[in-house]
Amino acid sequence: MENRCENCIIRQFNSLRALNKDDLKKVSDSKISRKIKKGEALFVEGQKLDGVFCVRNGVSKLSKLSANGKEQIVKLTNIGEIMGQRSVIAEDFTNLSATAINDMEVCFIPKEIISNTLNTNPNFSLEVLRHLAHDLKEADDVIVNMSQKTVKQRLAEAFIYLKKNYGEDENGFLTLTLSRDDYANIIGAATESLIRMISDFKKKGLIKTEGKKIGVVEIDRLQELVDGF
Amino acid sequence: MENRCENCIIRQFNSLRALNKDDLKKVSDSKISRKIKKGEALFVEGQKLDGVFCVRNGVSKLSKLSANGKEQIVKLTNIGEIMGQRSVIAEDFTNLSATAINDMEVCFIPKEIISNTLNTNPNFSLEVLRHLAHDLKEADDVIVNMSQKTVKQRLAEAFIYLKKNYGEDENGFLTLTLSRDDYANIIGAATESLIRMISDFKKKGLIKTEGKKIGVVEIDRLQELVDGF
DNA sequence: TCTAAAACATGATAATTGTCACTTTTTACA
DNA sequence: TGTAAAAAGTGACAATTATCATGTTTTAGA
Repeated sequence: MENRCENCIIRQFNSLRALNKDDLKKVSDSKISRKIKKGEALFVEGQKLDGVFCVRNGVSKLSKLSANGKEQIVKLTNIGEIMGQRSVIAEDFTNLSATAINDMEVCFIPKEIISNTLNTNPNFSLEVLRHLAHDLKEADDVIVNMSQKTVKQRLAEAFIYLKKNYGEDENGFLTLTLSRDDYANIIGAATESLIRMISDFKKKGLIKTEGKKIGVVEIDRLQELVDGF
Repeated sequence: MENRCENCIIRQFNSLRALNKDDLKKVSDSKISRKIKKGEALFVEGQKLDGVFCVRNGVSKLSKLSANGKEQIVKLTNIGEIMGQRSVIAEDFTNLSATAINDMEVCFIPKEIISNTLNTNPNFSLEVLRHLAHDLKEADDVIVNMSQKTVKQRLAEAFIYLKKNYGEDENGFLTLTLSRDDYANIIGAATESLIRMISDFKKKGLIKTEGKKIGVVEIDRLQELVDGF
């Protein structure tokens, strides 16, 4: 009984906060906890989802394959986030794949519970609306960044984002460790270009590396880069 | 009395279709019709909106200025679309500017009416959710296109989109006439590059031009370009 | 712990796209 | 309807970024 939604603080960070005791009980009774290993997929592009995932722990990437076989990472998830909302709401196939970047714990909530609650609890609908609205705004920002910023600026921005969003360890390395490939797919560049740029940033003292780990050294200078010197 | 929402077919294309007679009356009583001239702004980035706009006629661009002063067009609106939903729902500043591309007729609906209806009519909330979900999916697609496709491919895609979405006149020219600048800002390229590419497409017989007007000649070959030959 | 596969890295080169400077054409409106 | 401003267009060139080839290091798992 330890894993009841009623006792889960995570829900304060997502739309489930709008649920009353009754609704919450229903969700809790029907949810299924799952562990996802690093590299495993939660769902893939084009799939029908019969529920949403609530992220208790770990980080996943939401990505899309383009015709030429390249992956574009559209978003990294945060703890507390609900995944799969869009396609459950639109009763649509998923437009993105979700893959665990590190080991994850998620709760799966069947779509019937979600739609029922949407139909009966206007507060919940409003919360979901707000979250979608937020996602949409962020997506717009990504569009602008992709088309108006150079690869170098996008990389600098990514480091700042990763530091602010996921933090760093006691030695100043980013908590979230990404492969070079993932970095390349976030900023939309060739892996080789990305690697060169990391070397460059390191040479300039903006970041430090230790194997896969990367640490932000001069966040202000990175920000200057983003703003265009 | 001719301009009552009750008699407006446009609403079948947007979330207002979920309104019952009562709700619709309230909307209709409080809405204000407005004409917007080509080039005029409906709202600008960073503004607080106290309502949404329902597009009766004309097309507008939703765009964002980047730090370097360049404009990125994120979306073109369609007839029937509701604009400003996101920021009214999130009770947030607009993240985009809306500018009329040709003369427009819009209805302004005060935000109180919208929020009230959201609070009381779950069907309306669901409809709005579906529309936001759709917008979000489209935004994801744009992100992938921006980062994975070449400027040439994005231009080819834009022509196909404009033809399918806004149609063409009796002479085979696109109904929606955009400036070269707007084209450049849609596909995220320098205006000069865009102009060169248009010349190139024309030389290859893919499109035809007559002043500002552009006509799609070989849609299949444009599609081949998009798909990567 | 050995080994193949995956990830990381670097050089050389090419393709794409942007920038700057300028001319020509079109458009708006005084 | 004349004219200034805006938009369209072109050339030369530079910067950015991708591609290909190849070598090195790291990692996972038999």
